[in-house]
Amino acid sequence: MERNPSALASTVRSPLRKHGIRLTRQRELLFEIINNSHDHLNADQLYELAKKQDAKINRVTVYRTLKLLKTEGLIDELDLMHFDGEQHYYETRLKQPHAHIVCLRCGSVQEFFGEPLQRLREQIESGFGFQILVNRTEVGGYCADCQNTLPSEETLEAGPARRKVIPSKRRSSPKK
Amino acid sequence: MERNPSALASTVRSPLRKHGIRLTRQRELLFEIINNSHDHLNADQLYELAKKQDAKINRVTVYRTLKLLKTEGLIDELDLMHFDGEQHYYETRLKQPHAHIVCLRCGSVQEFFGEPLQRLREQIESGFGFQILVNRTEVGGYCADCQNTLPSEETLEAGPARRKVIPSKRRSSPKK
DNA sequence: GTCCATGCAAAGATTTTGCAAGCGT
DNA sequence: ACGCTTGCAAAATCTTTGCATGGAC
Repeated sequence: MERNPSALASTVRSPLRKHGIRLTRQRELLFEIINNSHDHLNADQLYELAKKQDAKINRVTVYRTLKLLKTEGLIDELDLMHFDGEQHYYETRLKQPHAHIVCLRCGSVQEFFGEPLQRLREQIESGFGFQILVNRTEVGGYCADCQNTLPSEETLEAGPARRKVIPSKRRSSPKK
Repeated sequence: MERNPSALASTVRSPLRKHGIRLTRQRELLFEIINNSHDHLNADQLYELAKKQDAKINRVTVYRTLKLLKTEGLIDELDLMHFDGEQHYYETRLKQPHAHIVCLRCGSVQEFFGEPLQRLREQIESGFGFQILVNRTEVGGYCADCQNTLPSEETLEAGPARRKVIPSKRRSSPKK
């Protein structure tokens, strides 16, 4: 994918400016990658992607920027039921709240948008006088495919711990 | 609080037996503590509480038991919006699903039981053909008290990052 | 008696911190 | 020019693993 510095960067700059975030090469790049990604990226994946465009970028900068964007409400942090370890995943903040549905067998993630999520929000705000800033709902279980594919005994006896062997999304290469 | 081996232990044994979990002193103790706790405990707090009744118990056993109970669906794992670090919190599995509402200022946690949660579940099951095993919804923001207490400028300008100074719930003493 | 669970030591994975140098405004 | 940001190295935090011993069934 090619980079168009002026066009892409500017779509990313205005939200950052609005939040009074000092613009740096690294922040623009990282926010742009998260915005354009169709997946939920973890810190390591983001770091690896960023390195392709800025070989000097440091992992620490990734963590600091993620924390900043999260604090400002520009991105959301997900755990995805810790299917693949303890790291977090990130996505741009969408206008509509949505739930993440994680298959504990194959690791697939689906998104659910729907009325119960708005109602949940309203009831919490009015019922508790609570001011909601972040909203995370995650559901774990077996997707339609994995239910059909697997023998019922295994489902019942082995329980959700057994993982399908799937290429790990965790920290890729050596620690360096 | 005093220990009544026969009464308390037996309320804890039958669920463990039902799940084919081999009964050990440590597992009974840990599950009992989680069941009787009115708070959401993290691994370290659980470990510290357990040590009071079994000075020899090992932290590793706590982690292994938590994983087991979680896999078996006897307890649920919470993140509580990572208000106080990256550790997890645990609670007995209740029959009714509920959301956890975390104040990002004072760290208080409230629980919401309500119809939108059941509807969410139903819609995900019917709409996706998904078999739900775990359900976690967490909401972060400012509780009624913290909204009232704080000057609006601080709320608006400082953003959600600023934490009230609250005794940490993280790993207590030295690593040993 | 067999197999699983525990304890201990060590390592692994992820994230944070201190500090000097660099960059944005 | 000032102050926030970055990079680097090191540390901190939380969790898992290997292996020998001990306990459950």
